[in-house]
Amino acid sequence: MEKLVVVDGNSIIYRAFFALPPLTNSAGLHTNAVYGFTTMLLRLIEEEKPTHMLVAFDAGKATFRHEGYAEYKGGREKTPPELSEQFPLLKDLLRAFGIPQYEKSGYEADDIIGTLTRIADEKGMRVTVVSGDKDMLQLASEHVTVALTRKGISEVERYDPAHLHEVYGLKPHQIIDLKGLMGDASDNIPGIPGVGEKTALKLLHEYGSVEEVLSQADGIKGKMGEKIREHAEDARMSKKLATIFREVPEVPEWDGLAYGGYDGPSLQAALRKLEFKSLLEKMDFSGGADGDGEEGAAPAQESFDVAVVDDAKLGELIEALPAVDAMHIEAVGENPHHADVLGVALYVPESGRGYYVPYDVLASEAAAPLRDWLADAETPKRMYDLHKAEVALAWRGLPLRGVRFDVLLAAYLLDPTESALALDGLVRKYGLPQVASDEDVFGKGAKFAVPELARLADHLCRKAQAVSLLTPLMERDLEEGGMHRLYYDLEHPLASVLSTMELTGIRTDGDDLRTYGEQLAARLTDIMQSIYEHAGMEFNINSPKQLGEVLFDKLGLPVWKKTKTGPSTDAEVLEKLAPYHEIVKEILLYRQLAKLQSTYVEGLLKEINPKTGKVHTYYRQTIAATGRLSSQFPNLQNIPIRLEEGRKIRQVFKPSEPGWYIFTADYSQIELRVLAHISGDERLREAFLNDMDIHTKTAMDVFGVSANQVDANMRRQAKAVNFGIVYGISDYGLSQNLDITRKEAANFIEQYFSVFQGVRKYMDDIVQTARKDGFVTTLLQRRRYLPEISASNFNLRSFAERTAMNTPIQGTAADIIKLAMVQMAERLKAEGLQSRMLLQVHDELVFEVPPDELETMKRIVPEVMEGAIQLDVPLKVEADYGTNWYEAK
DNA sequence: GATGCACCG
DNA sequence: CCAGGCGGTGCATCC
Repeated sequence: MEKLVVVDGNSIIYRAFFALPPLTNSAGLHTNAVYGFTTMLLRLIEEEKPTHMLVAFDAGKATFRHEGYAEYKGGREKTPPELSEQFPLLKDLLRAFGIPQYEKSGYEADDIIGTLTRIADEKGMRVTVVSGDKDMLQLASEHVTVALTRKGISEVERYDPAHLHEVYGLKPHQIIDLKGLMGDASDNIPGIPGVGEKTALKLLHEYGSVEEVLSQADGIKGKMGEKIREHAEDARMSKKLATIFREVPEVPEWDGLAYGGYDGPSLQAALRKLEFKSLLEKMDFSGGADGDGEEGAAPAQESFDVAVVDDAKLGELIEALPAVDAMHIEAVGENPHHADVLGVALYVPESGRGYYVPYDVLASEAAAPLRDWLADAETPKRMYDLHKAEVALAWRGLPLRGVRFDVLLAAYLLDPTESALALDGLVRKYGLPQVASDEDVFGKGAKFAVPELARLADHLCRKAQAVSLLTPLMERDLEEGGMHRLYYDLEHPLASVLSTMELTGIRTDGDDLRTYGEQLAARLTDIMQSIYEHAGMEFNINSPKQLGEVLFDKLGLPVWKKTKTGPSTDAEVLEKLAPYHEIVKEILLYRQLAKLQSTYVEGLLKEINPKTGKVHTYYRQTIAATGRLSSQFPNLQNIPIRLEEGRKIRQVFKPSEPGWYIFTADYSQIELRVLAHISGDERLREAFLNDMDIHTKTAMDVFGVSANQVDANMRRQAKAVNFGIVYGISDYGLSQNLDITRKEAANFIEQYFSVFQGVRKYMDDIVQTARKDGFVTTLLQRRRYLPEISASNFNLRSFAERTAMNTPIQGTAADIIKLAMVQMAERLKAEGLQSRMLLQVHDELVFEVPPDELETMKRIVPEVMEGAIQLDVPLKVEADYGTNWYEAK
């Protein structure tokens, strides 16, 4: 099927210019925007595989819009010369790409694109519009997808009408109504003052269009109604200005836009001229780009010599083992404890050959040397996702040792926010020969199926090859980022520590759980009955929608806040509504118990392994953006503790050996101690050096009172301020948390900062650093990129600023406990202890301990945890033990 | 598959 | 003028 990709040239080059750091060639010409444009084009060609292409530009100064409104785009800054000089470079580059370009005096790129998409709609042809400008969304249709740049220019979000509706609740034609109401500062479109995106969307969801809003304006109360009536004319005109003109005469004919891919040598020459060396290196000009238009222009897969290993070929493989450089173990299924191991692919760079060993062959008697090789700590191996493979193989009695590099773990450290850590994306990023996506090979969801052997073998061997090619590049990048030690000394060894913990598992008493579940069930039935009586009807209490109808329509309770789908019924709202009606308290209790029943009783029961009588969680090491672990199947990092009712769940977690104990040790105030260290704040440091109660100390300093004058309420407020500080404080956030006014919250914060001046300086500095470098780091050089730190959108920018403040704190705390875990595992082994490390809950470690080791563990666990790293303030660990997790408080 | 809600640090 | 706490997972509902 034919497909046109049309790029809004001006919009994209602007985006690229501001998204990328300045970059000049040896002649002093700026090239950053062209560079960004180039990477975007390469990606587009590869992903969209267009048969037709066009880049449209604005032309001339006066467009027809100025005839109606002289100030159109009036307030806009002049194009900086560093950008203007790049337009001719871009146009040359497009010629090298062989991509048609078009501009027409008196019209903007929008109008050209609008006209082309109208024609495509009429003729039923597919178009993707690429732009950074939300206005373009009005063009979305059955045939037209609008791809908007997101997060710089490297990624796009594709909008068809359905997605548009999901995001904004609007039809494409309503986008101009949206602009009509909210205006657009960058185009000097006024809109209605005081109406931003949120209000505009609310109005449109209610009235549908600018005209309808205006005609009903008399019915809109308050300041809002006043503004709308006052600025009716502005709104009408703004809507008109935002409307893309779709009748540009003489746009190019469809056939003239045919695109058969670029010509390798011409493009190579152009990139060399621009001095885009890194891009040239990454690109593979040998295979693809043949210009036949069939494959698109992306580098094609090279042919690859793959041997499916059977009994007859095992000998050859075993002989080749010393030359194996990288491998891939395919374990399918989300939960590694239940994953199916399909087989092992091995790659030998010398011969360029791949070997695929199906699991049955691997498990056969003749494959013993291969299994020994896998288990040999002295034969170095490289792979993707060591942690998962190690767990999946262990359940089959197959040890895996000697893995020296894990491409997945490295990719996570290089960019922990990157969600696409799969191999297909990594090879693309590094410009290496392509690997198909797992989704393409296996399908997904209900359609998941293992392909025929030859296809499977080819795919998995290509993965092994990719690991081999990626390893040196990623090692170099880790080195450049100062993360070499973080990888080799911490994260890599941790993977195996985690595997051991998970395979050990924690004994979970199913009978206890079932008994508790029966009690819950009885109470839930009673409460449900009572709720129905109060409501005067039966309904599904679990449905926020139905619950909302009962509370707000039937019983007439006031709406406190709204979600995007209706009035909110969350616990915070219900607390406020409690005085109005008895039913509210019952709903809160119902929610609490229903949660315990579904997630903790039923959910946990499903996860108990019948063979071991334990639950075996899986810690994910490559998910959290801050460097924390997360836990799945089941999540053992969110077992209830705050309310007594739920805390009882902890009684079902027991030692797996009779007479043993559950032993817990947690860091006290680790995040604030970390903050004291990295900010160097004198008073905070002093507080910890004297081992004071930090919230009381904060209350003393903020309220200016002595220790015995601090009451419970003052301490509670100080505690909230401390939390706020760690999270990247805002007066709004604190006011919500403490249920006080924003002003009062702002006063608290000011008071706090005037006392803890070092903290204030840290907060200011870290945001500056993020803006300058584009990322922040933890104590161990873990890195998180914050591209939105310079966004013009307040929300995005503020979020990035809070993240800049929080990530070094949360991330350093994560570094520290990870260090402690690796050291703890070594220590247990070195001392020949039987005690086992079972769980990690962010600032807490859980062990099972035989009675005769209890005293030893009381000594060494705090010793190891407190000594994991040396900070300017002491680390403090509190330990406890009991016959189950509940008792080890 | 998205959303709202609830659980944890 | 507007919008907003940091990091996660799991369940039930609804489309």
